[in-house]
Amino acid sequence: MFFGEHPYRVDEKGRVPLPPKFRREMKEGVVLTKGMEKCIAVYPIAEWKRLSDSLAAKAVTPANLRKLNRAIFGSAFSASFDSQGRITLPFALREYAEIGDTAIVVGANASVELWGEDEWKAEKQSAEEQASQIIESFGE
Amino acid sequence: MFFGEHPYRVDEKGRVPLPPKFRREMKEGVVLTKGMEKCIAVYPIAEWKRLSDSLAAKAVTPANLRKLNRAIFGSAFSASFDSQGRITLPFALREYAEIGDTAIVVGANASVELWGEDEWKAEKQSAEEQASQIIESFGE
DNA sequence: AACGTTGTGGGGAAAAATGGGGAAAAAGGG
DNA sequence: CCCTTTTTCCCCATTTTTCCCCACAACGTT
Repeated sequence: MFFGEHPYRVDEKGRVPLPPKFRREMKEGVVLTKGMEKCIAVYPIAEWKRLSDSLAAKAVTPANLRKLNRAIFGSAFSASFDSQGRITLPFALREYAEIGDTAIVVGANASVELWGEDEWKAEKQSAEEQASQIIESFGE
Repeated sequence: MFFGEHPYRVDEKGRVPLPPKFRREMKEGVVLTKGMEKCIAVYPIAEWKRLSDSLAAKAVTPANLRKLNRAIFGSAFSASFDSQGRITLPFALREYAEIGDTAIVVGANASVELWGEDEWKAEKQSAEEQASQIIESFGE
């Protein structure tokens, strides 16, 4: 379970620390991939396997499956922690998510997301608006 | 089950004690998050899991669920007690609830709320007014 | 009055954030 | 194929923050 919103500096070499509590659930390494929104998605390998398996199971034709595999694995990178608890972000992903010298590490239950400062501000607001709508409709 | 209204000092390091009776129901730690009103909500982890699961079940689309997870888990923090029975409040939450050097710990059945002094005064008054209106309307 | 429990404050040790240096590996050009 | 240049990775050092523990004061109880 990943919680909270943690700002970190990205150094010149593209390294970002993750919160110590996160590291403990990611000892066997992580997989980085493009998030659905404009962010980097970080999965513990166990979770990643679960995810990619369930996707593969849904492919109906072999050609379909190959395409899917390319899309999923093509933009995925494995990463591990250095002795300071940092991971290095591949340049392609960093560019995609528009992460400058500050990254916001956001816990999202089973996975973690990395956001650029500005993008996160916008996303946060819209997420909260939507959440309160759902919560208020809860009584129905 | 949490009852009562307990004022406590917040020290320079942002630590707040909870009443001993509350601690006993929160031994496995708590989750802090923004309350619906201007306060911090405190849940025992078991209660938190119940809540977040039931919310996730409400999401209709995957995109919807991702946003919801961001809103719910992104603004949540886990915390545990030090040997004096205190928890440390994350700065972001403390700022949101406008809690200065005094926090009012309020029992709210399955969860606990932390209020700033001024905000609580206002909330309490309006709650009591509404309550008496509701009670009086019972007789009709 | 003495004791136990709880609120409050602070000091010190350990962990974490950040930045940089240098060796090994990879890439590129002759 | 070898040499040079660049990149990547690992390790070290410093500063800051966090967390844990200790001490004391206030209070209620026996």
